[in-house]
Amino acid sequence: MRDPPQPTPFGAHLRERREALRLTDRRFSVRQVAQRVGVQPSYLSKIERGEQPPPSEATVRALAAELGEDVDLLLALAGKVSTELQAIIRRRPQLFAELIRQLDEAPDHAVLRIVREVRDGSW
Amino acid sequence: MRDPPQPTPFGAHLRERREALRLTDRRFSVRQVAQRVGVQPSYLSKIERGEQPPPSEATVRALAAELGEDVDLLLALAGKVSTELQAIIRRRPQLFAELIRQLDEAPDHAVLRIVREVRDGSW
DNA sequence: GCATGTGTGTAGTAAGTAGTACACACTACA
DNA sequence: TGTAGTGTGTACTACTTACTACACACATGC
Repeated sequence: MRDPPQPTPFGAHLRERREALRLTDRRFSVRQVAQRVGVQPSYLSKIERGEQPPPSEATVRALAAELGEDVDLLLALAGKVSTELQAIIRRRPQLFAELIRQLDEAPDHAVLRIVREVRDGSW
Repeated sequence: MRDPPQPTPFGAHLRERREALRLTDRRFSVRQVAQRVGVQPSYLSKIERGEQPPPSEATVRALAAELGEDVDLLLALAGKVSTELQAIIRRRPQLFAELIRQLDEAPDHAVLRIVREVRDGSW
């Protein structure tokens, strides 16, 4: 049995989004998106069908821009975390490590409250 | 001119730490540490001198355990972020992305205050 | 009914990652 | 003075990442 490689969450999401855009704009074919993003159409096709794993961070970013998607969200679907965020963490690794582990169990609204607190400069 | 590959921060730190331990315990030679950590002595030697880039996360973890170092700190020196932390971030990528970017400019004590707040369950 | 566009199959590859295996020369010490 | 331990040089490699190049068969519109 030749296993038909099952779609990855990343690939499925990509295809869904692109097809949606394609309904109202024929510039969103596999070929044209691939060209604008800077990869071969066959490669993009394989990614969308999960025959290839998600591409590099740079390519994910280009895809996010092209499809109007949030970069952090799309990177997450690709199993990655932005190297920019990683750099921030690496500057104070123990501090951020403890914080992130704490927040793993906190509900969304609690994290959001903190984001707002920090943004409003309440320290 | 054959450039003598300059030491990486990771390698330098490793060597310093191991040599310090070696002063009071001869079990901390390159050979013996390498053996306990599960790599070739020549490989560890090259890493310490920066002739090889930092090793895999698994090996960094083994080294941290062996040398009594903080894992997150040593991973940071190796230019990495724990895959465990990355997994936490990927579960709520936009939330964590915004938080981390906000905190990039916050001073240590502000971040620490938040860590304590969260730990004390003040939400 | 023919050019143009579409998705996809096959084959290959350059560069990076994460090491191993073995030998050599030097040192300590008993 | 010889044996055990030390750090390091050389050479090699299996695996993964991140793609490219090209061809094919189908569909669509004018």
